[in-house]
Amino acid sequence: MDNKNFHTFREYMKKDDNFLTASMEDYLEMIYRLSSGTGFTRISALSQALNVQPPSATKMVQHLANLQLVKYEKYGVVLLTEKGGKLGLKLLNRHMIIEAFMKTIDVDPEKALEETEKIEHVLSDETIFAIKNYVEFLNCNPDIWGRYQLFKYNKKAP
Amino acid sequence: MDNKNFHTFREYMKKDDNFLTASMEDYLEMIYRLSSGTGFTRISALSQALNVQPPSATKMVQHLANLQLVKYEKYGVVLLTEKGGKLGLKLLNRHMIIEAFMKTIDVDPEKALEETEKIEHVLSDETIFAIKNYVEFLNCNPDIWGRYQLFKYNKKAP
DNA sequence: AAAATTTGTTTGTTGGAGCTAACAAACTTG
DNA sequence: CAAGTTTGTTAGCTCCAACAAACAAATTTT
Repeated sequence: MDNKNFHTFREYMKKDDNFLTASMEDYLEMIYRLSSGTGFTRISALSQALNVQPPSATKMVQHLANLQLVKYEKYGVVLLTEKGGKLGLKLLNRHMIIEAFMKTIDVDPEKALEETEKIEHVLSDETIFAIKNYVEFLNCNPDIWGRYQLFKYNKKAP
Repeated sequence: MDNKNFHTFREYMKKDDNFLTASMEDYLEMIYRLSSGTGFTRISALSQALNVQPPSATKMVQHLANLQLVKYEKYGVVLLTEKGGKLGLKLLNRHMIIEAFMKTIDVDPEKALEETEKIEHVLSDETIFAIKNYVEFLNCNPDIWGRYQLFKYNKKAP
């Protein structure tokens, strides 16, 4: 048979080959968003923004603190370390690249956020880069978008 | 503040709003692949194909049997039910759409399988459909691919 | 048919990330 | 400052999907 090297999704997503788990990325990205301006955030804001209960946020923030990605002490304020900040920015950029991509292929804007939030955690840096390139290409060549619209129109009403 | 409705990846992937978990999809898709030809497969083949240990396959197959997606009894052969077969086919199609897409944006073929296996579980039907359309569009308009190659070439050596 | 091997199952454990309930610290306000 | 409210923490539970160890069934070999 087709002897490719298949694995389950679970295996691909294990932290030991990813450094950050998907959840850790979610929290870090959100901490980054919330910190813009004030320079910090708190458990309450974070848990609300991510729609999780406060204990979940506490736990994760403690964990990120162990990894030196944020500075945090009990009942205090959450703030990004140098390293955490860099990572957060990278995650946010990644998010924006994918969101832009969703637009170019005309995914319903209502659904685009959710799709982005899911996809951003699974793609490798190289694939993100490929997508980024492709989006840039389309932006530089607006005629293609028009052609795509026409293509879709003709499919519906041939 | 930016009051969008963010959630963690974990929440999005919960089975109650997805019917099948990512792992269930992995197993079902693979059962479908392995069944083509013979019409059935077994625990051993399945666990090898997915690189998991036999107990993991046994458990999942029992689970899929409870959901009436496969027929299975102890020490026997795994075969898809009507419903399971339809789903399996759908999953395989989805896989192929995404793999084709990876090619169009020039992801390293070495990495394309892995990327596909991750991404296939997270996208909604609508997004898959959007991607499918887009890939078709590109196939009908081969000049665009050429332009993209040129674009990339110019970026590297401006 | 008895022994050996292969194949599959059961049971119990692990780890991540959510949750609730109960508690503690920190603010607010009369 | 004492009472009450808000905010955060701890402890302990749940679920999924992997694992290993131990056991059972089935098949093959002698």
